[in-house]
Amino acid sequence: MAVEAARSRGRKPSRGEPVIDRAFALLGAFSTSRRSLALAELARACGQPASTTLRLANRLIAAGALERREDGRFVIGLRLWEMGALAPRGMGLRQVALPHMTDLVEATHENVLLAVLDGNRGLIIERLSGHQAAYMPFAATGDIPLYYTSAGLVLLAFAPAMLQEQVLLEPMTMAPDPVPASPREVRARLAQIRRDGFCLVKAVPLSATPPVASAAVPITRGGHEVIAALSVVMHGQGAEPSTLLPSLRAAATAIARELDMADFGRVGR
Amino acid sequence: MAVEAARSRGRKPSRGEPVIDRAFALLGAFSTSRRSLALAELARACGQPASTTLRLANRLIAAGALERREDGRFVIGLRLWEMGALAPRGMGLRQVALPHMTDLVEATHENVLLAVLDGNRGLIIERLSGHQAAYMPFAATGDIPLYYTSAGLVLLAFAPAMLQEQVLLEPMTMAPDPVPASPREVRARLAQIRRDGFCLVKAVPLSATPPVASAAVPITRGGHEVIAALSVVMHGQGAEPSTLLPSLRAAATAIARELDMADFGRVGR
DNA sequence: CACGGCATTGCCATTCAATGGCAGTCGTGA
DNA sequence: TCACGACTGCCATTGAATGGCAATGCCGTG
Repeated sequence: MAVEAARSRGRKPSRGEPVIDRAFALLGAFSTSRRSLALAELARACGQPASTTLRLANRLIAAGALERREDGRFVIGLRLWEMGALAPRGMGLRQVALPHMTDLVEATHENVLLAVLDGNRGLIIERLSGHQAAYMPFAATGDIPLYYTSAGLVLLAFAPAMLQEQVLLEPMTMAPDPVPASPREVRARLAQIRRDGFCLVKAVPLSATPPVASAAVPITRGGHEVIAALSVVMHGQGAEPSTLLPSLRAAATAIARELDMADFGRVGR
Repeated sequence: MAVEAARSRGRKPSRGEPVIDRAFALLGAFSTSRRSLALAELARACGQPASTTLRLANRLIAAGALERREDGRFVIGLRLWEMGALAPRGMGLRQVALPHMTDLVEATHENVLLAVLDGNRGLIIERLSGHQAAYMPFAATGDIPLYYTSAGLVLLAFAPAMLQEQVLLEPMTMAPDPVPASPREVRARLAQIRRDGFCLVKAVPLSATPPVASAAVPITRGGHEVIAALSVVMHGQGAEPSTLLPSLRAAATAIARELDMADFGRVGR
């Protein structure tokens, strides 16, 4: 009857999650593999009713954080990209590093990577590839595994000990193949990297792909704190990645110098 | 007295602005010239009390949209950069265009620009510069004026008529110098661009800088809709930008083809 | 054609999340 | 010394946000 309908109307107004968190949960539902989402998908991904989702999404559109394509699907908005471009550890770092990275590409015609650590994830900030570059399974602006890539290992080697342990405890998987390394081996490797100041890797990234070789060096701030890793990933057939070290190091120190001159990550105090 | 104090406590809870809007107002307070902000600056920029601002900022930090430097100043967070990198019209477009842009840089050793239209603003998505490249006053990921740059003019030429009129009504200023063009002249120019499919500019970008020359072509989707402009900005001393047109056009069509093949801006329906 | 899924709009009673002021502490730089 | 900024609590207040429901329309699919 009408009584019951009226009673069930407008109940359960909210259960606690702050609006900001909901909003960023919406934005976080997008990923490199899901760049566009329909309303229902968005609602399901966040476990929230469609009505709430639509209202929220429309507000995000008004803010420019989302856009709506002609077919009605949601995509991340240009305004959000613009804001994100102001992140010092993202575009700021990239801005400084880019010219040196293009130099490396011109010299090697291979893949050049710039990666940073965010929490317990390795994140590729920039990836340039020459024309005959080796195959690379990692997307630009995507994650990079910490325990079997040269850039990842460099980041891990100079990370807080707590983070190292945490990562080493996780099961190490390498795409379809298992990682041919034990925590003990990785630990030894990290120590070596801290001694040498670089990392060389020769490996088969995925089954059924040709072998690759790579070299990585850290980029420091203030001469000690490691804030990023610079890496070249090349064809592995009889290649000697150590030949890349001089130019890699030169690029890394040049980038570090420019960063220290800029406002980047000033310590203040 | 205590009575008055108790009375004045906890008044004026909120006056209407949705939380999302407040949050993005905070994020919007950052700019290329203000990449880091202290709490008080942030509060002033948004016209909101410090207590509210701090609470909101902390929630944004929890979401990864903001980060706090060691000196206490706020900066845009890496997570926001990551989300922004998923914007099809930002990083998505850039991803496809980048290899072709680096080719252009290698060939010309000059500045190569990729720009799109967002609302009534021209926005640089990517800017690469060769080593001896001409001086360019526009920042990567910054705005680009629509009425006196080759890329801007191309974007404007294929924009909705309403937007064109709106832009032409605004006072045209070119850094310190006035723009040597009337709305009438610009209008004629836009018509020419629509006919030719390209734009050539020879100009002095700023007083006391050497002259530059530039060429720009549109990048289309589905063969008709213009979604971006590709441009080369070179030294202007006796240079003939029209010589760049063949390679520019080749790059633009290659980019367009790849975009149409990808999910980019699918029209659905 | 009927059906199910999706998008959209509107309404509504219900709260709890968000608010802004204030007080007090601490550190710092002028 | 003083002024300013950052930070932490506390608190009464209230309106923004919520989730359900109903109704409509628009596809594709079976």
